[in-house]
Amino acid sequence: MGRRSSHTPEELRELILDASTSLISEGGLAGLSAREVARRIGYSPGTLYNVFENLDDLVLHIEGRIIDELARELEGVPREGTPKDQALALGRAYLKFTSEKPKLWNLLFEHHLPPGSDVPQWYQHKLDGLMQRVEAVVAESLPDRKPEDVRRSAHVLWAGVHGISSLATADKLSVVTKDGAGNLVDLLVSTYFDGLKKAN
Amino acid sequence: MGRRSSHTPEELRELILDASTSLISEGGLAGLSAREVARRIGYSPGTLYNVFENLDDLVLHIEGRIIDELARELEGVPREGTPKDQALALGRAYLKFTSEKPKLWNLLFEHHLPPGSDVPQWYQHKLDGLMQRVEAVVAESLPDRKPEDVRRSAHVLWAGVHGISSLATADKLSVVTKDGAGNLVDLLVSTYFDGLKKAN
DNA sequence: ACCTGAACACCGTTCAAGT
DNA sequence: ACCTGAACACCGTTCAAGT
Repeated sequence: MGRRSSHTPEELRELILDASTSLISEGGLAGLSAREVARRIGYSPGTLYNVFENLDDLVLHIEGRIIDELARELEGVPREGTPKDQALALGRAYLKFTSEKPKLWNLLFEHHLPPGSDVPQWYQHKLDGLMQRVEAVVAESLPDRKPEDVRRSAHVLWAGVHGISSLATADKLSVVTKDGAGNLVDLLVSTYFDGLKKAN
Repeated sequence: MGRRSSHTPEELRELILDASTSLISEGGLAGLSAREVARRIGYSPGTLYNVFENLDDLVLHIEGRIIDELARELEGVPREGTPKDQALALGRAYLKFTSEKPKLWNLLFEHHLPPGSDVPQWYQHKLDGLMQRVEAVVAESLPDRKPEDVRRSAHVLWAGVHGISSLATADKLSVVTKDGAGNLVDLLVSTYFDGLKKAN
């Protein structure tokens, strides 16, 4: 057939990304299907493959959007107060975001690239941007510590908050009750900062 | 046809679980398929459904085996030294296990039950068993703290180590380099314990 | 009683053919 | 140039029919 396109390439792209995102918000990665996306936007399955390489490529771009969203939230956290207070605020903002969009955030961990293939650079850059905000706060708290020590503590805090969020979100591992996660993040961040100060 | 069974029901069950486990070790949850399992064990697809309700049920039982394996590893950690030392040893044992069997351990987080359905009790019991080992160590370190505070700190440590392991394993989020994970676990556990002692 | 295998309702992806 | 839709090689799950 070859219907004359009623959408510009950019519109079509957004259409696909939007439909995919809402499928994932509902049913996680398992809820996504190329055929269902095509149905929802009124195109044939083949069309998706004119816009994206394949489902992995499509999913990677959705993840990119989500990382951007979280980055924007973290940007909104005021740069005021002690480093510990800022870290607490960042941790809470992270948890808020991941608990509001659990399926979308979980996508970053549910989705694995085919073995051998690496994440594109634009993706890695986005992630690095996220981490820098945390590193800056730790650096402010530990002005005379080696940069690699600062980075390590930033990674520990990041991973720790991620772990709490992950267990709270995982419908299975209810070691962490959903409403308790906030308390755990506070406890982690404040106890860890106390430990940092004590150490030397 | 209806071939006379060359295996006892128990043998058949093990056959299925073993074949499924090795498929998952290779390709994660995505690598598992009922038809492929059937092919490998020389039965028809239908047979799997005489033994397990469906793939979710099968996967849940594989997860049970993995939890048991980790529990055995943690049991092997000697109950000697300061609580902090024991916690360090437990954290390292957890990390060792999850890095040796990344796809299998990841299964617990890749696999989601259909919405609404809850984890069976036998599954929840296994998880509780894991946590108790950690709680005991924290309790020893904080003898005069309220039990719920002890539990919370145990949860924080558990989630923190899980977070580090999760980021190290996720082929994407290489914020945590694979060989650096051990250092991060040490840093988390020891700094957190320092913070606990300082607080009061 | 146990197991089969066809049947049903789905997938992701490709690509010749149509406009 | 853009899009289709049939085709290919897969899925999970069920269940009548066979031994």
